[in-house]
Amino acid sequence: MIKLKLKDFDIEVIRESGQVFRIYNEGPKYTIYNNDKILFLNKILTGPFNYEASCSRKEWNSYWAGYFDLKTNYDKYRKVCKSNDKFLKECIKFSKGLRLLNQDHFEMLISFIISQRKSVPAIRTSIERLCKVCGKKKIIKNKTYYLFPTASEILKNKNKLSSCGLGYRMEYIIEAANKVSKNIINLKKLENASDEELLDALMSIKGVGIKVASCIALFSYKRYSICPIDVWIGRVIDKYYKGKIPREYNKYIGIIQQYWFNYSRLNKI
DNA sequence: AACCAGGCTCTAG
DNA sequence: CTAGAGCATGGT
Repeated sequence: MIKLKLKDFDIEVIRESGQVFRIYNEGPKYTIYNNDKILFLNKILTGPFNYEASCSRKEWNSYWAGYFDLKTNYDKYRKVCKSNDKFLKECIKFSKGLRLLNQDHFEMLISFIISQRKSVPAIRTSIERLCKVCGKKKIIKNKTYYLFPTASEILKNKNKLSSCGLGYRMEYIIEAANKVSKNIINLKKLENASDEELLDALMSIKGVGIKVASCIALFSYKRYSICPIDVWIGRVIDKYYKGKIPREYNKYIGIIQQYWFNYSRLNKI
C-alpha cells in the first residue's frame, strides 16, 4: 500500500467517462484492470485527489502512472478552449480530474466492437460476461477476478460466447481474434504507424468502422488528434457548433471530445 | 412497453 | 458514390 497525492485525477470521473468499461467501485474502493495487472485504489476523502494504491511505488511509477497518463499535463490541451466557448468550459469544469487512459490494444478492439449500438451499461455487462467465460482467473485474498481474455482464449471458448449477449457482433469478435492470433494484424507494431495507416488497418476487420477504429486509436494509441463521432458527439456538434468542429480544436480534438462526451451523456443532452 | 444505445455492413440506385 | 434498411440484445 502506498499513499498518493495526485492532481487533476479523479478515478470516479474516469470510471464514468465511457472510455473504460472495467473499473469497478465499492464505496471508496476501486478495482482497475489492465492486461494481466489488477490495481486496488482507495479514494481518501480527507482531501481532493488523495489516494491509497495497492502496488509498490516503483510499480506505480513504471506502470500505472503511464496507464493513467499522469505524465501528461492537460493544461495545454484545455487552453485551446476558445474564450467565447461557454459550453466547452462548462464540460471541462464538470469533468475535473478526467484523463485519457492508455489501455490495452486488444481489449479496446474487442470492447469497442461490442460497443456499437449498445448503451454504456449494456457494454459493461457484455464485457464482464466475456471475461468470466474466457478470461484467466486470478484469486486475490480469497476473491476471484477475471482478466480480459487474449485472442487465443476467446477462440478456445468460441462455443460459450453465445452466453455473453454479443448478438450479431459475435462473428465480428471471432474474426478479430482470428486476425490477431494469426498475426494478420499486429497491434503492437501499429504503434509506429501513421494515423491513417492505423485506422485503415483496424477497419480491415469486419465490424470495425471509422467510429470504433477512432476509439481504439484514441484510447490505446494516444492519438489525440482523432475524434470518434458517435450519437452524443454528433448532437453536441449540431447543437453547439452549427454542425462543424472549430478548426482550432483539431489538434487535440480527441481530448476535447472526451469532455463533450462525458458531459452530454451524463446530462442527457 | 416502446424506444434507443460510444455503428456497421450490404444492397440498391 | 450516397442513402437506407437491417441488425441482436439489454437498459430505461
